Amino acid sequence: MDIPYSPRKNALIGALPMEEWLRLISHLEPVVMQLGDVLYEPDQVLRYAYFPVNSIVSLLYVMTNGASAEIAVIGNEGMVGTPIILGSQHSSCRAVIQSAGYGFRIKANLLRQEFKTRPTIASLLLRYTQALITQITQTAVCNRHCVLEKQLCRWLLLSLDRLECSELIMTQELIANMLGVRREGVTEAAGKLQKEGLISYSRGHIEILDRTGLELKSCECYQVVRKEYEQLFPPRAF
Amino acid sequence: MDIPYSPRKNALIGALPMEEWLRLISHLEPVVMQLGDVLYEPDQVLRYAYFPVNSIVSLLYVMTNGASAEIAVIGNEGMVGTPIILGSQHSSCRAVIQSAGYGFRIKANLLRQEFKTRPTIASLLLRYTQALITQITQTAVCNRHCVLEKQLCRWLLLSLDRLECSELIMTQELIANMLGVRREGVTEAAGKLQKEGLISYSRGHIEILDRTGLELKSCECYQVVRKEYEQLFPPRAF
DNA sequence: TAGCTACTGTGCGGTATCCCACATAAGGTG
DNA sequence: CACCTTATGTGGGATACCGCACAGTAGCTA
Repeated sequence: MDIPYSPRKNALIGALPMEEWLRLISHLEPVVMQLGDVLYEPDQVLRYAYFPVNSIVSLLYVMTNGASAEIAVIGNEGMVGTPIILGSQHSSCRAVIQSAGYGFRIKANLLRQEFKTRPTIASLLLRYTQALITQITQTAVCNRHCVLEKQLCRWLLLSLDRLECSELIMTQELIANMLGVRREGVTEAAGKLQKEGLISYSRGHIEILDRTGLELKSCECYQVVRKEYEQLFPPRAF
Repeated sequence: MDIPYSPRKNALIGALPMEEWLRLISHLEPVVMQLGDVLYEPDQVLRYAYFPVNSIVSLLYVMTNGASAEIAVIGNEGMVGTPIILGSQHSSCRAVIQSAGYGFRIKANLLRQEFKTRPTIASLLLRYTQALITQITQTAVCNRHCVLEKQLCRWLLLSLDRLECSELIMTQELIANMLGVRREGVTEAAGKLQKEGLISYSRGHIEILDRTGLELKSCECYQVVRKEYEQLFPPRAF
């Protein structure tokens, strides 16, 4: 199968020096990522790591009573499957496609092999892991202290950063699942944002109209995460 | 300075094969860890990694408005300073001594060196990092969905697991800072637990009377974290 | 075009937590 | 022992979010 994107559109893969990239390319397999597809279930052995190029993956923790909360969101800046390089067989989260698109995957044992033998790759993936930890940390803080409306702004911005366009295909119900709140709460918060002209939505389509306005309305948690990812790929190299 | 504990009382160091341990020992420097001491401030270069033996360190995120939330707690099962091995110069959290005691530290660049050249050490520290990620993840989930009383149980249990005794030196005010809630909320929740005979406290001393009862009252988040750390050190080896 | 389904809007009572203002008490210090 | 600081207890009003019930509506499908 061919997909109309190069793996190098994923920032991690794109950040590799030519030599490493040429090694890796034969291991990468294109995948279509469809809305709602589940890449990982908790306690299931991880067979692949995924590199989204224009899709978004959510790490979603589901409690025994069914309540859920998004822990992190991963797009073309990252990789799904950090437990593989950290030496774990499984993820404690479900990994689910939040926005459809394309990506590439690599077999877990091949990735492990590359990680062990290629310091450049290892170093890059570890720095990415640190950025992911920062995102999870910020999720914890935000869950504790930020009101829903601000959290929604943060969530929209994080998602937007991982897409090319300004439209999200996403119902309020699904956003509520991600944020771990009621659907009605999202309706109310989104209604406010719409009244203020920041977004416009209808039946599963959300259009961001005023990105700067959203950033102003968002809690500080968004900027913290964003900065961490920015310094992941320093302007100097490659 | 001598301290009355061996570094091997720290589970990570204790899990090293003899050869690695002998290499590492000369790099380890004993430290007294006093209540309230700050090991790291955000955005400050990390000079050391710390291995507590009978002390507890909290990773505390502080927002610009002063609100705070504990992200993870680290005791003799772990290491403070994972960003060092992940290739970051700083931590986004403050690391503060939550319970006084002893520990050992190693210079950041020496740790980096060991991490790069000794696969056994690298593998162990990476597995630990995964367990820490699980703890942070669970903090995020718990902050979202669990009521204060259950969170308090979880917090007490996590702290207790990292100490030898059943007494915590800790005011309700400090616990409130950790959990990111009001002091009065902690007073109320702790009062309930005391009425039920699970704990007994007075002016900064908390005694756990019924550990099993606390586990039953706690949310599932505690068990998830605990299991992750248990499987970090598989019974087979050493 | 009719009908159905999925998505969104709204209202109401309940609860956990917050914010603020004190009251009480324990234990160290002079 | 008296005092003072620090820790804990309590109450009242405000707020954010929940849970539930149901109404309205957009867009697909037959």
